[in-house]
Amino acid sequence: MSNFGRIASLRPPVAINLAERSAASSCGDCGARHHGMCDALSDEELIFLSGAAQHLSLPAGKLFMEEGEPAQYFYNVNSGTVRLFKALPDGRRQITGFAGPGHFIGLAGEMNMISAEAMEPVRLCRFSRAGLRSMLTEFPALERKLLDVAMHEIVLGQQQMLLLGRKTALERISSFLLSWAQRQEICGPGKLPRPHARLSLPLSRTDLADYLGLTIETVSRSLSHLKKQGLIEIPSIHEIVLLRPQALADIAEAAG
Amino acid sequence: MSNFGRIASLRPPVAINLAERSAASSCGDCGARHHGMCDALSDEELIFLSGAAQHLSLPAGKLFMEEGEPAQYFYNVNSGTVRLFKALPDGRRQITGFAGPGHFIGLAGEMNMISAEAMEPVRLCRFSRAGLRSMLTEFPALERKLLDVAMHEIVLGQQQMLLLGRKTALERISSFLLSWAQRQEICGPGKLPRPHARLSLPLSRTDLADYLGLTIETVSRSLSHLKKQGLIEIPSIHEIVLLRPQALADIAEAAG
DNA sequence: GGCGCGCAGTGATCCATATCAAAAAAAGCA
DNA sequence: TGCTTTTTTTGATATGGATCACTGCGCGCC
Repeated sequence: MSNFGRIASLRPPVAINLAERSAASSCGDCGARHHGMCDALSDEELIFLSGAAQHLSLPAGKLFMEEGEPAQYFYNVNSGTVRLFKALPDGRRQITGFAGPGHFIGLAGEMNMISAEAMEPVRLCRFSRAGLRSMLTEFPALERKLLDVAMHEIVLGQQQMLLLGRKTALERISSFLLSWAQRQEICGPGKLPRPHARLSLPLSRTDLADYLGLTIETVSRSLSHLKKQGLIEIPSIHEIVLLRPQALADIAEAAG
Repeated sequence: MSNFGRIASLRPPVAINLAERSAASSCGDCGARHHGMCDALSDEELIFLSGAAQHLSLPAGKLFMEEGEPAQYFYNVNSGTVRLFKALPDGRRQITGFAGPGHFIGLAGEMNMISAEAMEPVRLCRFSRAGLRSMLTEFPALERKLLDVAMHEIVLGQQQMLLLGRKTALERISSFLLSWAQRQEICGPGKLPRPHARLSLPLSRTDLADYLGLTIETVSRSLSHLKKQGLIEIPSIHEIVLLRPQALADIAEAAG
């Protein structure tokens, strides 16, 4: 077990995201089974790994990884949600994804290829990138898991490219609502949520706009439009009720 | 060496993409070193793997993988270029990437998450997806390699999301020309091509439009605009000379 | 309770890019 | 080679979503 064991003995053995271990679920986007990041490892392995990590708590809004800086660390989210984004010098911003409990951040590249910011209070484990390769060699199950989630992320990215490149504002919003329902595991793999499913939406309109490649005004108008059509209800700013998921799906996929 | 060895003995030992082995190069997008897919394996391993593959030759235009169908196979490109895309029922199409020699296609998901089509005559190796997991276990170096390229693909996807979600037509074209130059290894990692570098562009305007989330008319107009500004020359439909790469970079990143 | 401030919604206008139309250039093909 | 077909370029017009401007709401704070 080499160096990880040694480090672990010096630190409290808090497992990486151990809380997530039981939360196994099947993915609607590709039919594969995705689990909390570390369900692949034994308790013992998690404890060793955890020893190699620094445990951080960040306040909402904290930018902890910045595009273009040398990639010293990579991170595993324990709780809270992180916004991943790229920005242009003039301030335009594209959110490329959201990382929740169990997600890894900052694995690719010698430089950070993306910025990461806490959207709410976040706890995470920070690892030295220098140790990544030996970690993977030490724990083949972790490598397999990373490959699985990386491939899943590629699939999500492809879906987002279709959305950003070819869908209308209304289609983007509809697609987003349905994919967010899946993310929240409100509905099973590839299935629609049941009518009247309630979605919690802890994003500001600005985040939503920057994720969907729209302006906040267009996001607001599109949501109002769906409401007027009776497809959704908006009981509060951070809650949306999907009255007619099938109708949303028809819009999202330009069917009907 | 289990089953792959047995299969190999029944077939001519043509290595997967062996030609690519010497073509190692460093990547401008993230500073990491990416090699031809199989440089991680020994000749012997390649021969075994190759034995598990069916070797196919496809004509230009051949659609060999279709979104939504059960994922029976995955592929490794030997020569030629493949277009990867998603389409909406009404015909709108988003090309999410291009796969050249050494690239793997169809690794993710129980269903094909994307369609793949030969852009020119293509030779590829086809593997059964059922054997993927044992292949990875058998050849850990392959797994590491796949993880590397998957992470690289994620980085490219994030760049494309920024382009599709937030960049103007002119910025998209400029970004594309520069990234295509890197892809063709006309310039080093993260560097600009030298002034007057000649780019070969084996894409139709339609492919370009569907990759950049624009219409063919806008693509054509943007290229004409760059030509009028003296930043590029267009000696033929499939060739572009980058007269002033720095100026293109300024447009691409909304600097200057 | 009232005040201030940031966020969200809505209306009016504008503009970048799509759409429609046609000419020009290139690619097949007999 | 000349004819046909397809692709690209260019022009004219339309439009979806951006931008600008303002109103309204929720919430913390005094």
